[in-house]
Amino acid sequence: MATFKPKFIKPDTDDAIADITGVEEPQTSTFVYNANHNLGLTEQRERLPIRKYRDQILYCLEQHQVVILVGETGSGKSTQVPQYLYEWGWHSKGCIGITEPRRVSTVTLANRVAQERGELVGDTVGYAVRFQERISNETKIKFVTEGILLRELLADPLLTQYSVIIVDEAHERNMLTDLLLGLLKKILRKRSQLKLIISSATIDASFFSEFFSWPGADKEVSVKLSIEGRMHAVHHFYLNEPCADYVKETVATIWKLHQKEPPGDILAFLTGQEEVLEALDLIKEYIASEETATLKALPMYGSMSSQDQLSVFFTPPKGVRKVVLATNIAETSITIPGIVYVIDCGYVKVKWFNPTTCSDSLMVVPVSKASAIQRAGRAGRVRPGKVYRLYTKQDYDALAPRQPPELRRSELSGAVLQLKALGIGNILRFDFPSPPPAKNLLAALETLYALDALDEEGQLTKPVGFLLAELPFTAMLSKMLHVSGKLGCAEEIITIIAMLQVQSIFSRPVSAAAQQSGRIAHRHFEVAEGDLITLLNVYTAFVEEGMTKEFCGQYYLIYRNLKRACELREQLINLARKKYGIPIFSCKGDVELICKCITAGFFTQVAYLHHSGVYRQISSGTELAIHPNSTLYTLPQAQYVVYGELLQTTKLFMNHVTVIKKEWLTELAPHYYQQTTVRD
DNA sequence: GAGCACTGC
Repeated sequence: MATFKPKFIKPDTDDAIADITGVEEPQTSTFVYNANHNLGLTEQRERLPIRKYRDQILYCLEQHQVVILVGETGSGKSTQVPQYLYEWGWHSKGCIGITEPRRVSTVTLANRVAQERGELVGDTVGYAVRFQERISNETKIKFVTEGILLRELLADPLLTQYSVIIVDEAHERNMLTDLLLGLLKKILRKRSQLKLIISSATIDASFFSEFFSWPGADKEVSVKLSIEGRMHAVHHFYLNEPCADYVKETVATIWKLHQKEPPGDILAFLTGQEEVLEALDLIKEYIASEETATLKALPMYGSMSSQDQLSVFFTPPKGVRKVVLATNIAETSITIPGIVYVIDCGYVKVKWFNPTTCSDSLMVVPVSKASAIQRAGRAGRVRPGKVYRLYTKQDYDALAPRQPPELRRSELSGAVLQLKALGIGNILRFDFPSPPPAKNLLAALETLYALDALDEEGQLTKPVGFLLAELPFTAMLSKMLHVSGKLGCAEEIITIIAMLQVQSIFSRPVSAAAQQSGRIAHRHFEVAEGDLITLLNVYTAFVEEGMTKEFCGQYYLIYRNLKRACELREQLINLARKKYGIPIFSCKGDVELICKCITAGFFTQVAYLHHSGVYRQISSGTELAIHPNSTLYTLPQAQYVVYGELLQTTKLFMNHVTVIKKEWLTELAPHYYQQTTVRD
């Protein structure tokens, strides 16, 4: 083994020795570090970093309509600020609402705050997320997901039941965050007594304060407060020269680090499953060269089975260092305990909507500074840590502050429907925090017009437009459901929709042999009609076999995702029947009828088989290919297919493909197909 | 014969 050369330089001048002194035994707890764990809850609250800002926050909120709160992780802002407001009496004028981007954090925070107040959740402190609600007449502090608040807007456009809204984690800039912020700005101007607190990371604070200032408003409509967090220091290392292959560099860095650094687990960020497995193979070669294994390498990516994912949470035996090779899943979604060293390859895979082809591109791009900081932070959770960035300091300085917000790079028909339902007539003039490209908005308007959700004037149609705006999935799937109610197969269509909402139900095992067995097992469900009917088959088999984990193991299916699809399906059946009066019937195996419904939703996304042997988009003539993940990839080519999504990678790939008959198009979408000529 | 990060109603 070559000797370790200091390839990394530190931006700060501290001697490297300083990092090694004071190293404690590795922490093995899976909980977030809490220095005050043996104090009572009240004393704990008093000791939180945010406590000394309490009066200032309350004062600012008295003086201004919008307050921007900048606080690091662990500052206690999500749990404390709602209580400060309550204790100061803000609840007497209406609810204190807190929005969260994810369901889990919504429920967890509500429970935590209720506990701190010595109450049960559902009394003063409540929450509402999809599928679960703990709200009573006494509820004054209400934690909700962003999606729930947007739904509440439909019934109460001025949010009159609230006196204060706190938008937590606003810096994430999800599609729903941006929609909510745009709408809240409108509401604030109409309801001067409503207050807004935006809780954000440092990087976006000035952006938000500019967005929430308008002519004629109090000049200091927004106020920034910065609250430090409770993270340990993380030392940063950079490459002197850019590297050619970050997968190899990651593995080499892991190995050097393992030889030279004191105990502590390693987390390496790569962009995709393929890279993770490649790096895993490479590091295993290094490990095999040792007599006794002192390094244990584990992969972590989204489509692994739950059981395989669990293994990254185990504490390695004494004398063994754990290294986790992960995708972005470890950046925010999953916290792996014991991590002291982070390796950041500097890249990330992002989806980007292309309005010309209505496809998503999946591209590997440099991470943003915000992501790089977030990744580095994963090293400082248990004790002071180190991050090795596989790029130069100059490259780091040149990184974009953040990834463009989701709303600027996504398909927008859902967002447009939502805004139309709230009475926003001219979508192009809506005050988005970051306006999306006009082309994207126009593509959404065209899609909605084709689906008969909007009329020539761009008004929501009755009943289709209003129904599509209310249903909680994409416009095309909602249209599919609407038609299935009329054709008598809503039960099957709801199953398919539920299966499409969850993450992949087909697991991708780690080893090559298991991957092969998985593929063979999946064939069990495959049918010539295509992917959506295949999904229906998986669901039916899962239910018939008693919905067991064993069944999923045997057929390489992901239990947690299938289980969630079942939950969703139950909810959708109830929703469709009770709220929207859609008759729920089963077509009892009439597959053609189901395929017709699918066509009724996806008729704008059709490809025909050109005589040259490749598929072409019916609307534009663009060449398309069947995605290798599709059931139809290995089957003889059908003349006409509809697809659920287009993905641009090495080619323009169709996914979620269904075989259809040409005459269904004119039968189900005559308004769209009368002028379109099909060239063979 | 290609490859898919993550959420939400």
